[in-house]
Amino acid sequence: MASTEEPALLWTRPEPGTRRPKFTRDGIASAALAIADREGFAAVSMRRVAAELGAGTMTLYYYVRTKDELVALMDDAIMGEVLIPAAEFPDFWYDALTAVAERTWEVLKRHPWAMQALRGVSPGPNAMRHAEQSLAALATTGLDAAAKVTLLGVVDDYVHGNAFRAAEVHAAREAAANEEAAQFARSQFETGEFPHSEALFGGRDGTEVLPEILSGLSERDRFRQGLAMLLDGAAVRLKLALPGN
Amino acid sequence: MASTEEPALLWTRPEPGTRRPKFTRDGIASAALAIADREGFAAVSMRRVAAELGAGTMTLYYYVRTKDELVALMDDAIMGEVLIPAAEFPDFWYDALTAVAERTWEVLKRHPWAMQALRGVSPGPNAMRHAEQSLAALATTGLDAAAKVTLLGVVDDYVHGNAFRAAEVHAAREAAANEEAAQFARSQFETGEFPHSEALFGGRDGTEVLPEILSGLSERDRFRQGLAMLLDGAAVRLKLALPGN
DNA sequence: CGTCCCCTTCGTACGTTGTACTAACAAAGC
DNA sequence: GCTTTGTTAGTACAACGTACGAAGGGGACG
Repeated sequence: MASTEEPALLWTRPEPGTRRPKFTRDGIASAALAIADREGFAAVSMRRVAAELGAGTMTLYYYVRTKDELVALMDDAIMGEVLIPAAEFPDFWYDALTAVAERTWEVLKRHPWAMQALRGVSPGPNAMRHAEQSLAALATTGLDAAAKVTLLGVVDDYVHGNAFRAAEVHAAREAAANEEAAQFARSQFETGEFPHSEALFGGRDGTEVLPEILSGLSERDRFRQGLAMLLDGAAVRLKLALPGN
Repeated sequence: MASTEEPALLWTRPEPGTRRPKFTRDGIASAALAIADREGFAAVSMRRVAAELGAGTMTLYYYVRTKDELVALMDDAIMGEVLIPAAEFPDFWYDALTAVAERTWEVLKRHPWAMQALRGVSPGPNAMRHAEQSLAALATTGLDAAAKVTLLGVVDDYVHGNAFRAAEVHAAREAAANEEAAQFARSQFETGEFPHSEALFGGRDGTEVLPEILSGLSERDRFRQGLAMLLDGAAVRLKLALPGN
């Protein structure tokens, strides 16, 4: 009946090619990636990507069903960057988990737009490999399945949240009409509703005060600190060994 | 020179109204909110919101400069939901921070689209009140400014990350052609590249296996567990008292 | 009450987006 | 050579955000 229908899922649908096509999914993905890195995710349109490749717009639809699939391709390319070479993979769970988390963080940092692109795409091969590496990190802990999934989820939450908020702050900082934002903040402070904020900022703009307060602690250091807190707490609750002993 | 120019920032620009207009920013925001809750954030277009209000599309532009400002209005309405009534605000830092985090989590759960809408909007009055409450939670800890900001940042990262990933999973689950996704996963497992994943899932689809593995632990419970891990670890590193003693 | 001003409303139109449909091209098999 | 069909791409349409400017109508004043 419906047995001759093509699969709806990108990953199960083979890349076309009995007669060598001019392009490949990889090529299309990296063209899109280049545009996103250079001009932001919003600049990635089917027309723009096609133009980058010197192709007609509709040509892309031969390799990909919808734009969402193009985005899925981009995401999986990014997940590829996250993978850790087997040789560098640490043995001890704490180090392995930290390595995976830091690598993920670095990639999300390098492609800030990935956070919005990652929304709701079905996991591709590289995403699966990443999940596999995460599980591998916990292989020797003796945790049961539920604990493993929970722990990995918590760490992933933190990593993604950090990258997400950092991208947000970054976007806000460059979009902000800072003078007016500062003025607004001051006017709000005058209502007396914000004693703690006022004490912290002293009536000056957050985007200039925050870096001062956190001086000496890079974004990366703060990420690491939070991750360490999280893993410490997790180790206690799950009765896992910490590197210290 | 430029002294008569209107402020560019939404919050410093008073809502129009020498002669009572037909609508208000609040009314517009809640119409938009209703649409987003009912039909998803993508359904919120200027035309759609105007239609919901029985107004012409361009009428909205009298109350708001761009669609981004409409979104900012929606976000601030949501931040309003996050605020904790003064009477319910706990004294002890651990309880206060937990209360703020859980309330934030609940709201983000109630409006999953908020995670994508929150992208890069400048903080409004309610966002400032939320920040004030967060700082108030740490008022009695004796931490210095840098430690406070770091701790709040880490907690916010985790809360947002959890909500973000939950929304992502939720979106993926209902968008997924599950049968095909499962088949793809199986075919990947057959490469032998995924021993740990295979052991965990046993060749079945993740969306059906994961709930089983985590049975007995609701999403909320897992969120709480992760938050507790984080706060435990933070307390140790920052030498803060924990509720247990 | 009439009149005029300007606050408020909104119709039209433009450029951009994703993509359905369909025609044109070109390489492989006979 | 022709035919088949895999591959490329032009045209067209609906939906989007929003600039522009004309229309409507409520308030103050005569």
